[in-house]
Amino acid sequence: MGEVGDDTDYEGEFALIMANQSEDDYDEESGRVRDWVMGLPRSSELPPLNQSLVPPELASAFQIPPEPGHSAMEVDRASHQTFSSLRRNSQPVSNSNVKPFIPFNPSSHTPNHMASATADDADSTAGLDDPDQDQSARTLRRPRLVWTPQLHKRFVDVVSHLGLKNAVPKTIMQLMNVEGLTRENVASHLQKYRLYVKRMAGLSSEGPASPSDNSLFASTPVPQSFTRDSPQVPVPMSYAPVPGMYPVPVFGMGQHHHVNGHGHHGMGMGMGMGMMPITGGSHGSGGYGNGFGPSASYPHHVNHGDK
DNA sequence: CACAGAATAT
DNA sequence: CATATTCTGT
Repeated sequence: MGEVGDDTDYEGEFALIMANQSEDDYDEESGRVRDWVMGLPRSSELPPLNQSLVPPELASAFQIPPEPGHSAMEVDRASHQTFSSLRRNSQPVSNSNVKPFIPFNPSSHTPNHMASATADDADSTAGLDDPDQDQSARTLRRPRLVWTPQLHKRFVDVVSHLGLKNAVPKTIMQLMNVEGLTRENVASHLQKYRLYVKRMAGLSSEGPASPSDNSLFASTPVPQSFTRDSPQVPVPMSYAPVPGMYPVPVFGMGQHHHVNGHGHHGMGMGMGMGMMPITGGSHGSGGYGNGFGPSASYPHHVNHGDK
């Protein structure tokens, strides 16, 4: 809940949604970010950063105050600061502009709906313990990251930019510049991605007529260079920072699978709610309906954290 | 020790 | 199945 200090949307770029609780993570790194920033790309990749996309309804639901417009720079700085400071709730960033925002919804567990007043639970956490007291420190788990097509796209772009050889989690993570993305998230995805690439390498002709290839990977072309080696030179690439998205009320998804039915087109609610960003226009293919499978249900996303 | 990568676990 | 977490080796 909290604030959305910088939730500008990026043409609907990444939305990582995490379904669960947020967690602290100690990923702090800074370093060559500067370099990339300097060599910023043309405007091709830089969408308007200042629109607030939280629909009024959601905003009110989340108690998100109306957002002032931000400039790209502000947004950039804001996201960095926000997350940096977020880690340890102590120091506010010097800049008062940014407010710490908590990445996800509070509702983490909400395990028992009903009362289930089984005798036992009464004492443990019942009414005495303040849930929102401490404890937020380190025992919270990060919500599962959802690799939306947009995110994956960025991932692939970065990976192809570095040679396969240089494409290691940490670097990828840094270049992707998605707040909240952790090295682990990337490592895991990379593992799968490599597998996919490998698998595909064997199948040259297209052939996979399988309509079922909904896989996220299927939607994003694998750079040929992958099969062979691709020694990319140190060409710095830089991606615009990804603003944190807000926590969209994801319903049932998240931990428990069973999002919607299988074969049915499920997006009914799943994503609807979100706010898929608007913005029109820019990405021809960006969105959900496109790259993925027909009935893929898409979660949204959001994340937080910092590099 | 931090990291990458494979192996497991959820 | 998609991600996360754990385990190994460097």
